[in-house]
Amino acid sequence: MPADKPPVPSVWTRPRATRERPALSRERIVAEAVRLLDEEGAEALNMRNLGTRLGAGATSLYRHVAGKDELIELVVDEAYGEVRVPEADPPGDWRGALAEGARSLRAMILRHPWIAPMLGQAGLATLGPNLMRQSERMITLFRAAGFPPGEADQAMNTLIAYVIGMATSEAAYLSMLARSGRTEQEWAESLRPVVEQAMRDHPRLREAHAAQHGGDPERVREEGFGYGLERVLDGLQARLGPAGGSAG
Amino acid sequence: MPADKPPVPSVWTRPRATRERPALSRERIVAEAVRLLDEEGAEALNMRNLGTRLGAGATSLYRHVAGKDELIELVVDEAYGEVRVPEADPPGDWRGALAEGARSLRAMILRHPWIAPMLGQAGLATLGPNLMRQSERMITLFRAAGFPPGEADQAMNTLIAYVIGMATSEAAYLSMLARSGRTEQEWAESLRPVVEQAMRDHPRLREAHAAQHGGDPERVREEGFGYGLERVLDGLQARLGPAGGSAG
DNA sequence: CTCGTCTTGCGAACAATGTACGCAAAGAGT
DNA sequence: ACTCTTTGCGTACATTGTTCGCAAGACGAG
Repeated sequence: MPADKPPVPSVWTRPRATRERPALSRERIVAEAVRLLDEEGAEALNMRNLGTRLGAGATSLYRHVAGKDELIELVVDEAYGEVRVPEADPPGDWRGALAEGARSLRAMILRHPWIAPMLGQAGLATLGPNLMRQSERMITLFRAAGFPPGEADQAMNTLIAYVIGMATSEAAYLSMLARSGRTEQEWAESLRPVVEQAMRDHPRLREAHAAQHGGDPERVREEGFGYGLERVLDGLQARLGPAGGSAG
Repeated sequence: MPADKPPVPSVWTRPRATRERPALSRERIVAEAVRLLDEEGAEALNMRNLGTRLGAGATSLYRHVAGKDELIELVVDEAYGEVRVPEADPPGDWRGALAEGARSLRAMILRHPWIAPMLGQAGLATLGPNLMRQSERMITLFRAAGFPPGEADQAMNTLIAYVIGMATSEAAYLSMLARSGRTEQEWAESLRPVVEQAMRDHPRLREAHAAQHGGDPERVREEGFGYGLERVLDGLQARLGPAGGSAG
């Protein structure tokens, strides 16, 4: 009994082994970072905040992560892990499989709109395992469709660029909407005079704006994405000649 | 502490009317910000730095710009001002005109790679005058090609999404390269073991990587961009029927 | 010339944030 | 029991966006 340090050494005075929570780990940190970003947005991601949510101090995170930049790379790849690109097992419908993968990628970006600026920062240079896995699956689909090796890579980049460009733009809009705290109706209403003014000298834009005015905005966005997706796939399919790669 | 009034008021003690430089203005601030970003990168853009370059204090900028966020919006639109989308005057070759506009947009993004994360942040919600003007010109080209109003907007978004997605990815790579201070050859060499390891379990990616190994990387990037651009335009042109919109 | 008023610039100061550093506590191996 | 390594963390510092109050011209009115 070391009666000099604690008056009554017992289970209750002992700091519970510091293991009340499953301790810190890179996986827990990244997972909690994603949750923090989803719930509070990109500007709420800072070391102290994240540490607090993990029941730890801010600087403890540096034992598992080199710094914020590396954390962001990990978070981006974690998000890529949610993308579902179909296996090439049923080799019949390569076009449908690619469309599904593209929609899955868009859905992920819209679920995590904070990823939009990070994509422009980390690009595809991340080399994360999840990104690599999705890329491998997608390029396999292109190879199975009949694209030769070099061109399959270009074709994949084309499709991914379209999806990321489109979804990034949507995500930026959604992020701004979320930061404003208003609903999409209120937002559009409050912005109407500005838009009217900006379109005063641009009749073609006004015309296009009016043409799709009336539907539920989310539906409009989805249709716009689907339209472009079909066009991109059309253009790619045309490279495969009249057979269209349907016979593999 | 103005404890030391000039003992002899004369031209030499008087601070030269503060107009040695043409004073501060929103235009000068934005232009200098672009130059700063080009020369020193995104992380060097802060108020004190920018103020110093303008021969002013950091907080003086707030008289002309609401804050850094607004400054970024202005800078992005300033960059959009460099994009050259052809007029619809010669209505013959809509496809060539759109390709030219697309290449001009890509060239702008590669000239200013720091814009990549900002695009994901500001998106197209910026409503800046230059962006509006380029959009108006581009949608005019689509209308002239034969697309009906609503579809012209979707078609334009498709093309822009592709270009932004592709160029953003390239820009992120170039930014990372610039930050590293190394040449592209050195960078690729130093990253080789990592890439090899990452591709160990991904034969299709390795295959594609090997297929385009050997050419000058910039040429490879340009060809990849050109490939996807043609595919996207193919897919869009197919919507116009057999006539291909060549007759307007 | 003098007196408000308005505009512009700016230094000081504050809050938020990323992160280096050194110390302490816990565990592992001998 | 002693030492070495790993992990957590409090302190502290540098950077940066931004606010605030003050001063110095610009300028029209009297």
